[in-house]
Amino acid sequence: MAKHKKSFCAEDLRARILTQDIAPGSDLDEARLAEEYGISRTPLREVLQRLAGGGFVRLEENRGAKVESMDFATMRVFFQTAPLIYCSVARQAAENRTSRQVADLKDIQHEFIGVARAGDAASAGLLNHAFHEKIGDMARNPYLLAGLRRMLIDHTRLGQTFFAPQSEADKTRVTKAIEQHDAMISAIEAQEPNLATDLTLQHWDLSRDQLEKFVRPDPLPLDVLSMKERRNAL
Amino acid sequence: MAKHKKSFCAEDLRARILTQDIAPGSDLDEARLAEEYGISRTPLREVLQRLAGGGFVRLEENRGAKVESMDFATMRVFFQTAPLIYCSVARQAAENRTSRQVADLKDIQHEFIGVARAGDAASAGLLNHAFHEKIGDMARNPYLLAGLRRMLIDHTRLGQTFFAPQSEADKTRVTKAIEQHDAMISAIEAQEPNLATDLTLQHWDLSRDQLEKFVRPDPLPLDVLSMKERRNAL
DNA sequence: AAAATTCAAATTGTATACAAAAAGTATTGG
DNA sequence: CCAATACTTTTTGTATACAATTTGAATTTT
Repeated sequence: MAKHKKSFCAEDLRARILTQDIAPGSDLDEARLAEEYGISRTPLREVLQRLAGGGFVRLEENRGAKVESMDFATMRVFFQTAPLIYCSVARQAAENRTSRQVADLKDIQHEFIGVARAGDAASAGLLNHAFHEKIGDMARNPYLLAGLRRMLIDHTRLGQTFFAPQSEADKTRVTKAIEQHDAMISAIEAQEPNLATDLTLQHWDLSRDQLEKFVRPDPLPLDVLSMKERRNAL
Repeated sequence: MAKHKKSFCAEDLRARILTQDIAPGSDLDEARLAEEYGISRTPLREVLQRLAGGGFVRLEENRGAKVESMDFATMRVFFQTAPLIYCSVARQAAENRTSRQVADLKDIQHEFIGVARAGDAASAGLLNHAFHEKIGDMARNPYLLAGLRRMLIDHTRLGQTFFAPQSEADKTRVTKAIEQHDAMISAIEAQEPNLATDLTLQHWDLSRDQLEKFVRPDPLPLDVLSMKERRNAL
């Protein structure tokens, strides 16, 4: 029973960090969380250590745990590195996948489609995460997988808005993402590394466009500032 | 004091794993280690959790910690992935390094040369590890760094023989490795990404040749088995 | 004798009490 | 009124006792 509560705690904290229910940079109070999850501080600390090992959390000597933050510098690196890691992983996934893993991936995609169509943004984000992590498993490359996992933490957190469509155009993008996942599954199942790589790159492009729009939104229309005010500002 | 003993424990276990003083696959007994390092089980477990987070150790539910093993499958992946990660990291290190970091790298290299020439294989392996990890820091890429760190664990363990030269040819290889490190430092300091990448690839080739010789040694001379015996063996 | 079961020992996981460190608050002196 | 210092409170780190699980041996059963 206690074992169950501990793994629930770990899973729950992970999900809350990925969905930004707990914001980047937040302090995590041991005593409060232990109380909240009904376990003592010892196992809670072990959960935090593991989350720290996975890059979800940062531990600082004598001053507790903080959710790993996302500064501008790392976001730049994120956009720079994502294609390399995602494509390398996809290629090897197509080469090395087992049929068992393909079945798992299809299950995840099935669930993903359900919640994404229903507009459950948090679940969609987490299942999208699971989808890409599963492809990481398939690649059977612990070195790339380590990098992929770090990348997915930031990607999922940044992309929280992606699956909460506002406009019709947003809904189209979600539909497109679903179709791309299906195509990726087919390529991986058919063991076509080149195709899997291409499709992954397209999928990344879609995600990147959306993310950049969020990170670097369209500038406000200039005329909200009258000429007078602009002159005064100088 | 206790804080000091804990970090010593963490550092020492890390070093013993990297030098194969503790062999891959070994069981780590909590009680024994806690006693050995003069700390209680609680902080020792935290050390193990962290080592697990870094990929040094694998924790299994209710059956303790084992040093991460190296099977044939991952070795294949290792040879496949190393050039990609090392070169990507080197390129970005050349682009992003600070002069402070270059100074640190030179210090490491200086120490490295000392112990390598003295034939202290364990220290040379650890300092070679530190050298490449420092280049990882310089790249300022947490995603690639995560993969690099995993890779270095296996590389350092596999390469334990590298810095324990037997023949004259081995000594030549160590000298060459030292020179390559110097050249890499220069390229990084001069912020020449292409050169840094080329030199890294050459450095990898040297290491790979040595590793492959160790993993797949020259076959024994056939004539140790007489013709009679070979006929009998059939 | 081989397999299964039960019991004992060892090992891992958790809770709690205590120690050490950091953060916050009040008090004192300028 | 501000600044510095001492004191209190809160939070983090460690040790230890206890609970739960696994491992290994001995006994029983087939």
